[in-house]
Amino acid sequence: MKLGSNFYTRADVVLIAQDLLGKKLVTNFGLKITSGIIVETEAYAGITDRACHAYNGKFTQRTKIMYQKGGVAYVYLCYGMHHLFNIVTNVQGIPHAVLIRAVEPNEGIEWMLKRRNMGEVKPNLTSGPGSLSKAFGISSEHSGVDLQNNKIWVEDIGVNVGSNQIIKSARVGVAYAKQDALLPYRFRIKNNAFTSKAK
DNA sequence: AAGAGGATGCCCT
DNA sequence: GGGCATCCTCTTC
Repeated sequence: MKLGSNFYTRADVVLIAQDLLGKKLVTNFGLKITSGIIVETEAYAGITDRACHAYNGKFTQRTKIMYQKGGVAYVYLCYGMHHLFNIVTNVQGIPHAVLIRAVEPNEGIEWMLKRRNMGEVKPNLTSGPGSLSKAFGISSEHSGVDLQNNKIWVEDIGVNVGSNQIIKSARVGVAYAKQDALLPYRFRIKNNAFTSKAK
């Protein structure tokens, strides 16, 4: 069943990032349904987190989405070509978000292969935030989309990933965040082939 | 108004 | 394993 608003509005983004492991991400664009199991996430903890786009209360055209009530998509363009998909958490006014870094493909693999220009399923089909967004058809135009609607949502499929099954490590590509770059806010399911390889 | 750089991934060795 | 693609966003002049 679809995760409700109260899943996302909880205060602990680090906990939510781990809770999202084993859940099913679904997109439905033009009747092209694609879904996959979330296997890797990163937490971005608001105005005190130097790696977070909303660090120090930064509020711009782009980051204003992060201040919305938890349960909407925050998608932005990175390096001019990659659309990175995040889920906003916490109550309105507190800019927390979880970056979805990798999923294990489930339904609609044909659409994923087509969108990615690939002929067969390989781990990198949906590993890495840019790759999975492309495979699922998510782009920056979806920033602000409510996950209670029928375009993008997350389902609980009854899988509970135990703490001993989760690898915790530092986030990727945030060296500029100084001391916060070392926070163990990256979460991966142990021994899963579809987690991203970067660093 | 313009410039720098970025929660990356590909393609080539 | 390293360089480069590619363009939007934000900062600063």
